[in-house]
Amino acid sequence: MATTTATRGIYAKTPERRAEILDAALEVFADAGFRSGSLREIADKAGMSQAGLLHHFGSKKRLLAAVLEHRDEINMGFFDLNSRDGLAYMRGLLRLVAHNCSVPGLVEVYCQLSAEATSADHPAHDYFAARYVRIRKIMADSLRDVDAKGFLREGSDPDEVARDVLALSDGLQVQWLFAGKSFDMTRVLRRYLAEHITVEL
Amino acid sequence: MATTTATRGIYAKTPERRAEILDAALEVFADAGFRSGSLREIADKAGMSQAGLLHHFGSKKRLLAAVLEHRDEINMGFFDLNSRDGLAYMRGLLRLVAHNCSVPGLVEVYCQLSAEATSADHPAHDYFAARYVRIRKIMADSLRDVDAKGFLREGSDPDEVARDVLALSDGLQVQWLFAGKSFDMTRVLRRYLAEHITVEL
DNA sequence: GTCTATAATGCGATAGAC
DNA sequence: GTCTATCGCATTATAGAC
Repeated sequence: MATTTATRGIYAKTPERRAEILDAALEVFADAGFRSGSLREIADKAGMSQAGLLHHFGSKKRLLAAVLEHRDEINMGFFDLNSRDGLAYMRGLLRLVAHNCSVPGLVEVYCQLSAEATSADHPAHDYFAARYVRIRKIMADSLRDVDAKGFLREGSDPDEVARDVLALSDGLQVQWLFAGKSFDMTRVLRRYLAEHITVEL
Repeated sequence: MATTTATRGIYAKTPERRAEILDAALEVFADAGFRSGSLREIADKAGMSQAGLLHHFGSKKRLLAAVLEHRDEINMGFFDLNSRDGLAYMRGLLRLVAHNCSVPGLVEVYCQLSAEATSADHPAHDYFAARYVRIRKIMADSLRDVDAKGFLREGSDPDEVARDVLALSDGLQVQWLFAGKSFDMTRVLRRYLAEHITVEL
C-alpha cells in the first residue's frame, strides 16, 4: 500500500480519513444495522466514493470489525484499568452509562448490532459472544471484591447480580430508545445496584 | 405446480396457506431480521414462488404486520384476560417466558425486530413503541394489585419494578441467545420477582 | 391461486485511469 | 488516494398467462 513518504508529499491523511469513515459507519450502522446499512451511504457521509472507502478497509466485514474495535478502545477510557477495586469499577460503569445518554446514536449501534449478531452466521457473532462472557466475568469479579470488603448485601450472588446488571442495562437501552430518551438510565441502574451494594455509589 | 385436486374443487386453502407463510416468515425474520430477510427465502420455505406469496399479503410490510399480530394473539393465551389479579398476571408472565425457552427462533425474532425497529422510520417502530407502553402499564397495574393485597415489598415502586422486569426480560434474552440457551431465564426472573413480591410465584 | 417473466432498484466488490 | 465504470448478483414489486 505505498502509503506516506518520501516522494509523495507530506499529507499522510490516511489516519484522518479512516477516522472519518469510522464515524460515518457508526452513524449508518446505528440507523440500519450492519446488514442493511450500505457502504454507499457510509461513503456519502464521509464525503467520498464507495470504491474510495473500500480502499481503506478492504471489505464491509473488516470495516465492521474496525468500528467495534475502535469503540472498545474508547469505552475503556471510562474504567481505571490498573485498578482491581470493585467499587471503582461500578462507578466506572455508571460513568459510562451516563455518557451513553449523551450519544444515543452509539446506544443504537450496540443495541442494533448485538441483536442482529445473535444469528450464528453474523460476522460479529463471535465478537459479541466473547464480549458478554468477558464483561460478565469482570463484573462478577468486581462484585466479589465488593463482597470481600463487606459491602455486598447478604445473600446476593456476584455471578447472578452481574448477569442481571448486564441484562438490565441492555433492556433499559431498548426502552430508552423507544421512549424518546425520556428517562434517566443512570438513576434506574444506581437504584438497582443499591439493592445489592450497601455503600453509596 | 398445478396443485392437487381434480378439476379444482372446493378448496379454499387460503387460510392454511397464509398460516404456512406466517410460520416461514417468522423463521426467516428470526435468522436475518426484517430488513435483510427476503421474500424469496420465505416463499421457498413455504413451498411457493415469491410472487405467489405476495398475492396473499400484498407487500413485505404488510406481511410483517401480520406476523406480529399473529404472535400477539398466541401470546395472549398465556394470560387470563378476564382476570385483573396481579399475581395471576405475574404467573402468566413466567409461563410465557418458560414457553419461550422452547422456541429460541421466536425469541430471536422479537430480539432482532425490536432492535431494528428502534430506528424511527422502521415499519414496526410504532408497533413496538406502543407495545412497550402497553406492557409496562399492564405490569404496573398488576403490581399495584399485588400491593393492594399486601404482597408487594415495602418501598418497591410498581412503575419502577415494571420497567425493570421488562428490561431484565429483554436483556436476558440477548445473553441467553449468545450463551447457547445455557441458563434458565425463568429461574432468574422468578428470583428477581421474589425480591419485590413477598409471596411464592 | 399460483406461476413465469420482468421491471426497477440497490448491493458489495473489482479494474483501471489519474 | 480517489475516482468512474462496471460486473454479477439480490432485492421488492408488478403484469399477465394459465
